[in-house]
Amino acid sequence: MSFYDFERIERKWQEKWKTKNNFHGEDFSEKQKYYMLVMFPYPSGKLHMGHVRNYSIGDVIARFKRMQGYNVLHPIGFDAFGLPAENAAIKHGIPPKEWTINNMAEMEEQLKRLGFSYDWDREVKTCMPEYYKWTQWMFLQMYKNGLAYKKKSFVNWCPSCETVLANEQVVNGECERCGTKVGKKNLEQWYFKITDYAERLLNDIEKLKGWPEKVKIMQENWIGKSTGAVIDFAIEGREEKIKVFTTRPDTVFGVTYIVLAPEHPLVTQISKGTEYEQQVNDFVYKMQFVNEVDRTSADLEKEGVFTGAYAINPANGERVPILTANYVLLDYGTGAVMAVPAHDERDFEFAKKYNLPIRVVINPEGSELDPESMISAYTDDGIMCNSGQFNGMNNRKAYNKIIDYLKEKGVGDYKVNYRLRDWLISRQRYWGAPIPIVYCEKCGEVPVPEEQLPVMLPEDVVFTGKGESPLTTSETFMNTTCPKCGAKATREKDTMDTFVCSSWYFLRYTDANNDEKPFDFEKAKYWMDVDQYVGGVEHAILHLLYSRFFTKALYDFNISPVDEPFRNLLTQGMVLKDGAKMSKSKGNIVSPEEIISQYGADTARLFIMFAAPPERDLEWSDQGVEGCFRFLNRVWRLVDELAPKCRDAKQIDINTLTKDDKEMRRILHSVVKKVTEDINDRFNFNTAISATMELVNALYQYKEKDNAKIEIIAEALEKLILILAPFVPHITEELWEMMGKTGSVHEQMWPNYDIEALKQDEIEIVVQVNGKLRGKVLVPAEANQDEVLSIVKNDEKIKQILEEKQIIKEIVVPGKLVNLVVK
RNA sequence: GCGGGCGUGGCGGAAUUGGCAGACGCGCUAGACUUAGGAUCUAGUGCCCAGUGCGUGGGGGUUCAAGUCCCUCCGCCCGCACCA
Repeated sequence: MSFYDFERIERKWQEKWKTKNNFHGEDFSEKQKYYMLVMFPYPSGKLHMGHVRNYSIGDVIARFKRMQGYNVLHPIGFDAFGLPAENAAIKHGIPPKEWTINNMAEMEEQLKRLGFSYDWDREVKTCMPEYYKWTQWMFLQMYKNGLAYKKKSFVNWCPSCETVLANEQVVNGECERCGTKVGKKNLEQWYFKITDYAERLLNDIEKLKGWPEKVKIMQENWIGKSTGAVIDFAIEGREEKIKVFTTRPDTVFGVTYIVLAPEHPLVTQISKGTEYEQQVNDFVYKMQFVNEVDRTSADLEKEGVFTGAYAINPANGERVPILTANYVLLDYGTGAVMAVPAHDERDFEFAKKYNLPIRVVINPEGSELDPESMISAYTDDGIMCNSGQFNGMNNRKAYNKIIDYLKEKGVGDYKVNYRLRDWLISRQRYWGAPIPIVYCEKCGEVPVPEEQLPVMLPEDVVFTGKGESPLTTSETFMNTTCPKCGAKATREKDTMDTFVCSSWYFLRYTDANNDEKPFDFEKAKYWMDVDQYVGGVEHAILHLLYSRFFTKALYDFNISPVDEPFRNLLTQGMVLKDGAKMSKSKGNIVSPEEIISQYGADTARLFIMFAAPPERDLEWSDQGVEGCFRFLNRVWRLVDELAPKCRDAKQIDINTLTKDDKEMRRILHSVVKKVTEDINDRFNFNTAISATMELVNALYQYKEKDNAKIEIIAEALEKLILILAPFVPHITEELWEMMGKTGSVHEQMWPNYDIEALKQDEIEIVVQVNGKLRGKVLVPAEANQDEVLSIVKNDEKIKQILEEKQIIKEIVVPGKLVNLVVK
């Protein structure tokens, strides 16, 4: 008798896997490819349970597909640039590179101890020059194709850290690092023109059949397409016009005022010299200090002031006042709104507050609205009025006619607007890929030629956490010569957003060690697209949308062979403890290392796959882990006891099987069937594991029977080990060896099930009377409906129930149920 | 406010196409083995007033049959939120 020494076993097999590298994805193999991708981690120092869950799911799928005969690509790497490394430098004086490299080494160690079957030869680390050289190359392709540009704009600014922040680093209007309220600053920054792809990114969501509905809807909302018109309003006494975007051009005759965003450049111009100049300036000044969260919140009290200027409504020539108000945003549409209080809730609320006129231009069919008594805007359809030649028309019909009319007059046009903004990729940070641009005294902005890449990150920088990008402290970096003319030049001081690095890493995996190109087109063509992507839902917008954009852009440049990167997406749920997300502040963290040392990686993996289906949140349970450990011990003892006898088991002779033998085989083969389907069709790993537990329970029963046959046991143990292999890769290798088998269990074919073995001689039929369960009968498997009914009616118990009752209806569900409706 | 998801024993969860509600695991109860057990094995375990009873958040409906379909209400979670 031996005991389940998980520590020895896991070490032993991890050693063997390391030397053999049997998890290699083979380029251009004849076998069908399967690209199994998990979201690569940020090297924060240690893996957390969320990682373990993510990667366990990925590994089970990868191992399962391998056993099914696929040529599997299952890579891993690190999203290694980012702010925490710089914080460590500021706080502890450790260079970001050193900090990151140490963390990556530690996390690699952890990944290996969990037994994940990665193709380590393809490991990618985005902070290494071998990688970021190509990130810079990507930037140049974007630049060459007009998709990278510089513009001055209002960006998030943390006054305490003195740096620009990405939207994702602004949490509830506060800087995630220091908690300071984030303001706005007008800065010149680099952008990628993702808005050029808005329509395709939206339309192609349709292609993403294997994505969760939720993620698709989130992307749709993020892109935020709306159709309508732009209409030009002339300003009285000025040359400039105010362009407004509206989704309701049909209400243009109802405009009673115009509103500009406080940041709109025209605001100060048109109020200049009027008696309202001071109040406008005060208002604009005040608005600068309202953070974006409050500013865009629907509960914000609407405020505004008159600018002193008037606009002319091009539809009816009417003179309407121009106001500026906090409810209009500069960066949506044109930053100006035509206000129709009668038919827009926000305009209505504002007009009521400031006593602005309300004019009805659409009446509900069969009634007339009275502006005086209205308590809310009328936003539904109806019949046009007060609208000149459009009166009497249905507003839907008038919609296009009005745009056509304005277009003819040269004061309007059809317009599609998106909420999606261009992607700000500049970061005033050190630990990122430098933007490969040089500023020459003579030539101006010059891209670094491809053959001069990478633009290396310098190491002689000073980290203060204050001021500009730390890169400016490196003179060797900043001072350079112009690649065009050789004159004195300085380098771009900003680095790229780390989301740029992660927007193409899945392509790099297909050819990770290429030092001539980011990746070979043919290799990418062989492997792409990703068959299954697994990761947290927190990336639903940013990473997944950026990656889709990158893939489409690269496709257009003939660099990527596909225009959508991820065929199927699985968003795994969070790992919770005591009903809450694990966090330091709550003190409810369970560390993977603790679990591995106490129970082993196999138990950790098994529990995490068993406790909940993958998309759902998972409640951590120490007792649940204990239960999985017990199960593995149960399997161990079973094989330990029986494997020696199985070695000389003979072939199963179908003709000599007893009822018990047949039942054992029926359970075995139905479990193999269920596990196969649960993994393959539904990713229901939890039910796959519970079926395997049932098989083990059945084997414990069967082996105690006097007439138990060792060949039946041998067949069952062999298949049991095989179906467990993707979940618990170490113990199954050991058990496979104990069974006297040669070769790795992970190189075996996934077991088949025998349809013959699933067949039963007798089937249990549920008997209902008036829909209520009243008994069960055994019927021969081949019995027809009449035979089943007669067996049912002759059953003693049923007979009693049916006494003095009249059967009105008989329902027979073959192989399952009989329902007798009686009176 | 809008959009999405969820609600099943003491707990995590199962029920795939409308067909035995509660698989499997945890916990609990009893027994066996034992110097001992927090190891292992065996049996039991939705609820109750214990029967032709009740039961999948509440109420209503469709159906021979509803956790599953329809209507309605309630609660929780997530995303978006003055987007003109």
